[in-house]
Amino acid sequence: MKASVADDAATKICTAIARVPRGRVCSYGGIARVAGLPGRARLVGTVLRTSPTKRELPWFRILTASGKLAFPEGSEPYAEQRRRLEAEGVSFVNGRVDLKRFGWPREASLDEALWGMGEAQ
DNA sequence: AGCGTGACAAGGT
DNA sequence: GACCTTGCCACGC
Repeated sequence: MKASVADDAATKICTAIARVPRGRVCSYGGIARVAGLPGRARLVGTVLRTSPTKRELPWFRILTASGKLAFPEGSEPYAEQRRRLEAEGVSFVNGRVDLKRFGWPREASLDEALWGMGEAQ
C-alpha cells in the first residue's frame, strides 16, 4: 500500500489525535504542535481526509482554531461530528465550541503533552 | 514537472 | 468578531 502522507508524519498525527480525551476537542494546529509538526495544520486535515484508519480515531474532536467545525454547516459530515461531540458533553454556542473550556491540551498541561510524545524541544 | 485544491492558521484591516 | 492575504505542503490531475 502507498504510504501517502509522509508515513512518519501521519503516524505522529494519528497518535496525537488518539490522545485527545473524551469530552474535549483540539484544533488542527494544536494536533500538529503536539505531534511535533508546528505550522502544519493543513497536514492534519490531509491525514484525516485521506487516512483509511480514521474510523478508529476520534476525528470528530478535531476542529478549527476558531472553534468551528471544518465541514460546511448543513452538510452530513457536519451533522455527524456535531452530534458526536454533543453526545459527550461538548456544547456549541452560535455554531462554535469554546476552546477555552473544552480545548485540549490546556495551557497548563501543554508541556506534559509534548513530553509524552517525546517531541519536546 | 506544473498547477489548482484543500477537514488550516496567523496576522493585518 | 468578520474578512482578506499570505504561508503551508501533500494530493491529483
